[in-house]
Amino acid sequence: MSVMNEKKSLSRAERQKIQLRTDIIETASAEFAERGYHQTSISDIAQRLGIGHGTFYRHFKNKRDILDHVIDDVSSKIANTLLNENAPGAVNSLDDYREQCLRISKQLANIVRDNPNTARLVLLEATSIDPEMTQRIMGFFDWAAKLVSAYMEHGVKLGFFREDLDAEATGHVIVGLIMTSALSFLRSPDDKAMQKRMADAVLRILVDGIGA
Amino acid sequence: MSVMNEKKSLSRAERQKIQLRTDIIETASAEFAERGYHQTSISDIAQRLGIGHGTFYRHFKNKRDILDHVIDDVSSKIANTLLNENAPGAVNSLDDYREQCLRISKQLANIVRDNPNTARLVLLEATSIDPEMTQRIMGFFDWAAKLVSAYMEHGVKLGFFREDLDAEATGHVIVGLIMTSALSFLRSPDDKAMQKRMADAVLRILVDGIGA
Amino acid sequence: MSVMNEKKSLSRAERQKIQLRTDIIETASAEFAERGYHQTSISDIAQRLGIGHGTFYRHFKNKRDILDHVIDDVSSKIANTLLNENAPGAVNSLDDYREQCLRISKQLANIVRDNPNTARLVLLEATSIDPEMTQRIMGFFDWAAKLVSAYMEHGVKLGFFREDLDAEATGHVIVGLIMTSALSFLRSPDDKAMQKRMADAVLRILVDGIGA
Amino acid sequence: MSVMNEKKSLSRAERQKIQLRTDIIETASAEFAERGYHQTSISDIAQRLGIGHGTFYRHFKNKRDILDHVIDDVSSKIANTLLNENAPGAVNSLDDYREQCLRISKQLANIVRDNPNTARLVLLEATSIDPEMTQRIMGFFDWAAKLVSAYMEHGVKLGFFREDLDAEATGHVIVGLIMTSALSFLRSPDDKAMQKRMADAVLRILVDGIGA
DNA sequence: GATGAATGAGGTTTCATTCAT
DNA sequence: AATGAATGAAACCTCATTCAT
Repeated sequence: MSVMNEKKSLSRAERQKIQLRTDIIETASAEFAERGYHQTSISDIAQRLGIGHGTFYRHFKNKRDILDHVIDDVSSKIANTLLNENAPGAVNSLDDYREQCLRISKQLANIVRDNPNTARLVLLEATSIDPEMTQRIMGFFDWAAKLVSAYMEHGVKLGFFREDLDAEATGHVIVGLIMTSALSFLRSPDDKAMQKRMADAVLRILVDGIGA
Repeated sequence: MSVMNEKKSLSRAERQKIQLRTDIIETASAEFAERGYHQTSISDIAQRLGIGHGTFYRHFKNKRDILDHVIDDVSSKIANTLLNENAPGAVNSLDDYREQCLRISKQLANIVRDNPNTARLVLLEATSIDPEMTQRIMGFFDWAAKLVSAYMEHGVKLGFFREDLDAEATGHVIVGLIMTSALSFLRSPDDKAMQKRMADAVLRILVDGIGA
Repeated sequence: MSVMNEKKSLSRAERQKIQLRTDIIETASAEFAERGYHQTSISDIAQRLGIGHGTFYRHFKNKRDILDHVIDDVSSKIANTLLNENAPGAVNSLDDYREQCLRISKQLANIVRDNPNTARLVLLEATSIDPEMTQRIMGFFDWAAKLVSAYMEHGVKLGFFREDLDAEATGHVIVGLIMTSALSFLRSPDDKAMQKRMADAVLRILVDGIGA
Repeated sequence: MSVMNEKKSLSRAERQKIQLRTDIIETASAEFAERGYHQTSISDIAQRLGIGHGTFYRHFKNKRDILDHVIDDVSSKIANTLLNENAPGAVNSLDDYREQCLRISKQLANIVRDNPNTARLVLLEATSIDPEMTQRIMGFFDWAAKLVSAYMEHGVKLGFFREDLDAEATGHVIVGLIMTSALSFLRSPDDKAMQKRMADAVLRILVDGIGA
């Protein structure tokens, strides 16, 4: 059997197993987001999926375990977006930067729009499970801040950002702004106008500040 | 006993009762923040206070009830700070505004520093209890955003903010920045240097943006 | 102080104490009947009376204790009625007997009408408290049955009851009929017509049976 | 496996489940009757059965729920007896009626003898649980009274009951007599002689009254 | 003597997890 | 491999009773 086939020719059973695993993660994510982690029982998830609740334990160690996987999922999704869309070398002017910001923010907006549950889970639920999870979420924010910092530094070096810009701190601030936008979206997912105004306000603040 | 004294001279029993009530709120707040709302049992709170757990129920209807009171407490504290420190008429230039921002942010920083538990509770725990509480927290943020918006509009009128500033959206963004700062503080409460850098970064962004 | 005065000249305090005791019994009786013994808390009784619930324990040993007193009250009331109204020697014919039955049943009906709560308490609640109380209620019924039996025997001796009448068993049956009537009253206290029909039906059965 | 067998051949698991359910009802019934509903905890029932108390909740929604099922059980048992044994058309004389009374009372006596717990539960406990349950018990008595009334009317029509018999009221009275007998049995289940005397006394009263 | 604050035993119920089928 | 019956830890909450004021 060729290497190429190895991935394709999973047995039907194996494919089903992987599919179920994915289904469980998605359903769990939805339930956790809708009802809250503590208010969701394993039975709730199983019932929604139409499987026996014992089956859950064939795929995940315990209730806490699945949360890790749910967070894994969304983390890598966001991380990929940021990494793919950010080509530091490609940005050579404030305008380029603005372009890139717009592009990234649209991507992130899409992720949030397509996965409101996971966004809600990360921003509203996950920080209350236990210290480890809180740490993880914070760590992810830190990672994102670091990434942003690198771009800040690049921009400072190239001279289209203020020379005295505190790249690290500003990175954190920008991540905070992104989360604020996401939160705002979650509050009124259908108010497109407000979403655009928020995005614009953030961008204008970043580029021009609020001063006259 | 004079009429004037009547209010001061609560009976010893009454004073003790009020004191215990306050103690319970504080202890509950601490436990909720440290271990999380769901991980904290009424017995935990009672034990830490050295009282019987039945005593708790003489002062609060149930577990959920005390959360409301804890949130009440911190809400009014923050609201008072914002209302007292903000004298819209007094701000007549960008410099005045910067001054006021510094003053308010210091006040808020103090609140967060003095009540890290409640801050942690509001920012990390409260949004996962139930929809009502989430709504309440969000509503509080909205209220703060409205307040900030009013100042933005004032500044626009007086001409020291950009004429095309979207006051409402910007209000939300600024509240988001404040929360980001608070969250940052909670992550490393002892890193004064970082706290100052964050505050500066926020202020600089607001005043100047990040552009060169 | 004369013997006569001893009863009259209780101190004000003593009179108040006795009054409160009576009030507690009455209120407890009402609450027990309305909400049920187990569903009624000492606080409920105290609150309804407008006294502190600690005060209760100055007058009664515990919750169970008051039930005994409530039952005492109603027992002696009923017992007195039966004893006073029944003058065995006075009944010398079936018609006399019918008269007496009517008289007694009216008296009992009055008691039940005036104390529906205690009736409800005895018939519906008291037998579920504990074996002792059940025993007591049953014992009271037995006592009443004995009393009735004596009259039966008297009537048999005088020849206006069947010679082969089983006085003891019939006594029990008649007490059962009385309780049935009382229960019927409790179900629809305002349906006077039905009450009369029940009383008539009982009387006719006793005197004539149901046969043609 | 044939289609016919499908209904009979419940899986072993299903049969066990139904068996346990029945066992729980019986044990609960016994405990409620022996110790009283309020004095019985779910743990008591579970312990007596040798199961974990959580298991109880897999079969019944809550403590109140099982009471309903227990009452369901006994209600339908009694109802069936009355309905099966009563063939209105078959009774055409007072003697026939006396025969039928004897037959029915024996059947009921058997039920009470075989299920003293449920009898005790219905007569002594159930009326103190809550208004709904009291209503239910009373409603059942009403239903039985209606049934008896129908027979009374039949007898009046055929002329072997008094023409002026108040069928409805008498129906209630007779149900009361039945309950009185049952109660008497519960007091001394082993005194067969007394039970016979009670039954005879009731029958004689019904047929002949007590007069000479 | 009256009060009501404090207490904790005791009860109900939920649900994550295990394991026999 | 899937199931769901069984389990009991653990939480919430009530309330009879005590006792200091």
